[in-house]
Amino acid sequence: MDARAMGGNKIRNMEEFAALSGISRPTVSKYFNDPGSVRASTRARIEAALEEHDYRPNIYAVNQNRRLTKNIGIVVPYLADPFFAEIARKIELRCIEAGWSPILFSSHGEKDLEIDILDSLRSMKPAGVLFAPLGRISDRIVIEKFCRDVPTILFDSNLDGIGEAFVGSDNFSFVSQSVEYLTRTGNPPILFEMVRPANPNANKRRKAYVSMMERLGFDPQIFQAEGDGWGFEEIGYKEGLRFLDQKPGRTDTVLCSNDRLAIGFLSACFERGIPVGRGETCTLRVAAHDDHPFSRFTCPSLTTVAHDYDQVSNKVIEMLFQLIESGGHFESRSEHLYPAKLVLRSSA
Amino acid sequence: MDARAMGGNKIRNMEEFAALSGISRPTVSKYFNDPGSVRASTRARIEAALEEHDYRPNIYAVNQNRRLTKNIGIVVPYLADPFFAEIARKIELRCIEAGWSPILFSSHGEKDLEIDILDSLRSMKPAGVLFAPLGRISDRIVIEKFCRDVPTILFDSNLDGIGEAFVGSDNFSFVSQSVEYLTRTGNPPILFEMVRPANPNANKRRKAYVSMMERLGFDPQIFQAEGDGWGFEEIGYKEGLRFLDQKPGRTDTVLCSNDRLAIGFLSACFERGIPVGRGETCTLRVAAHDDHPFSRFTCPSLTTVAHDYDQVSNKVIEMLFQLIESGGHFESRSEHLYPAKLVLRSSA
DNA sequence: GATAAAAGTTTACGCGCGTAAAGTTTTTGT
DNA sequence: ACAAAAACTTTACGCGCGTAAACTTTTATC
Repeated sequence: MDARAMGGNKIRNMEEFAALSGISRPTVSKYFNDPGSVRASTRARIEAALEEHDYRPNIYAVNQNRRLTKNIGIVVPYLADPFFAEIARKIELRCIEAGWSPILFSSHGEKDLEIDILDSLRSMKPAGVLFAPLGRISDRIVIEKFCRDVPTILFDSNLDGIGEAFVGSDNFSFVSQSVEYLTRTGNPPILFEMVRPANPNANKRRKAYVSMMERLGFDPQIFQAEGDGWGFEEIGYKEGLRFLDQKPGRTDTVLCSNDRLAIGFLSACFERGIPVGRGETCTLRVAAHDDHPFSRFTCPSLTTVAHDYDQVSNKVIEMLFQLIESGGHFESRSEHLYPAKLVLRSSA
Repeated sequence: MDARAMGGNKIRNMEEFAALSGISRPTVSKYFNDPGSVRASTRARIEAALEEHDYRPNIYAVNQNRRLTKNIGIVVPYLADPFFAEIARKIELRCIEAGWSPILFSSHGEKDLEIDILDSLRSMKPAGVLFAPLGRISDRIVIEKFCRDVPTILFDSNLDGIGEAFVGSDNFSFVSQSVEYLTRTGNPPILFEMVRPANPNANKRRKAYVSMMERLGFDPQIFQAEGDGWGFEEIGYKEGLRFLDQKPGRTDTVLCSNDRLAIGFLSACFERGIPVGRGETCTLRVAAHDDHPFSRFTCPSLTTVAHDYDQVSNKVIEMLFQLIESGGHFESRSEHLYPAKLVLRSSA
């Protein structure tokens, strides 16, 4: 019995497979581009042949001849941040469900890498790109140029006027809820944030904090944590210790700009033996924003304001598919901001 | 001034670019495959032209004509787990440094997705693949077949005899150190693990625990947490509460199979008001394995046994490059296990 | 400065597939 | 049952690049 007689023989190309299936190559090609575009009977014959011989079209040859591929680029600033890992996971699964090939990239917090990624993404001829930029350190010129060439939807952090659309959470919604809750149930909070936040959302949150506090008739107070990079927990911890030791201004209610800072901050509180929470015996309340996947498991569990992960990822996907159907360009750029939801836990 | 006179004009293919650079296409092709393979003077001319016209070879045409591409596949079982995010980050950066194109995949904990990934990876003609399987639920037949076709190195979790090599941490080293430390400085621990662990490492750790305890003359005790999937913190928390309430056997020293379970477990302890640590006032000690990126920030900070991330990722990369140079096949399959390091923090 | 070696040029073919054009067969509607 | 429409077959070309072969030019060696 020679190899050709067995099921596992290797097929070189579509020509050979077409011969085996008894259908002409152009029709087989048509089938692979859209199985519904061929007659049910021929489709059955092709799929029968497919069962036995497990052939797949050469993706490189296919993509060479398409103007656009079936690829979807997904770029996040830092994948080791569980927040991005989680949102990337949702988006990726959605793309797969819809028959696209998501390709995931992480800028790893580095500007040059972000540029490289866009560069190689451009030559990949993706049908669309979902892009969460690094933010402050991003090269706007490069990104702008990229977005002119490749159908791109920004998410998480916005760059004014760049990309076909933006989808993200409404930072004002986060802060207004946290500040309102904290003041209503206790004292107005001091804001704990980084001096040089990597993400533009942090700046928006600071502004929202200030305006919210002023609106409520309180004096905004901000503690700026030193440190750079994406090791937010570490910064929250170290600067949290500094904060606790020097006790600047009001110190019984702290609002961290994001959960990762809060995770570090809570760790510092624990180490200093400061009871955190809303109980009678507690001397400090801590809240934050994002609803990081691990915030349920801090000690005490973190009161925070949650992204509407599902809404955001749904909308991102919806806008992407819409963009692809529109031929890669929208009439006008739209921004979609989703309100956040207060999540009451034990820390405040 | 027409478009051709400007710097930003688009170049269709290598033919056009070669004409602009004044070098023949075959030589330009040679340059892109290995810049060092052409004379310095011609290289300079090509790179000068490259500065002005920013041309890049069509990756699909390139890859179609290569037997193997410059792609490196990286597959992890669950990218939203910071452990894998972190190791993937290291590996990815190494590949980029060395001039390869890493492509990252996450099986998202799903067997079918793992199979799909291997399937599309196969048709990508990667030079090599670094693969951390799901483990228990993986389809061994499919993986075995894949590894016969594509040069693959397994990491993190081993499948006997599959792949060209395995690189990972030595589970016995983890457990022997934790058990030894806990017994030496206090009482022998009870093991807290999942009933149906997703990862084969968990099984090895259980065996190591039992044999280590017996060697030391103690009675092994195991608490098996109910629950499936990759939400380990949640399982650690819920079953931690159950554990604390029913107090099975010795309960003053708990060794969690991994840090993520411990994060949940510590959260449960906090909620029950149980002081954890090695201090006089503490009634419970908790330790675990992995040195998860967040274990420094638990309350109390988690005493654990750390993977040697650097050693493992270095070795994985080293083996991969070696494999590629060897033409995708090793004489014999080797397994490289790295010892872990005890990290003393506050929880035990 | 002669000569061999190295590098570059020209020409040509092949990779695997998308897709157009012209002709043939099958299906659909009445 | 017949005409029109739809689907399929055959033939052919193009995509952008790798690469081999034969030839020419530049560089290294003594």
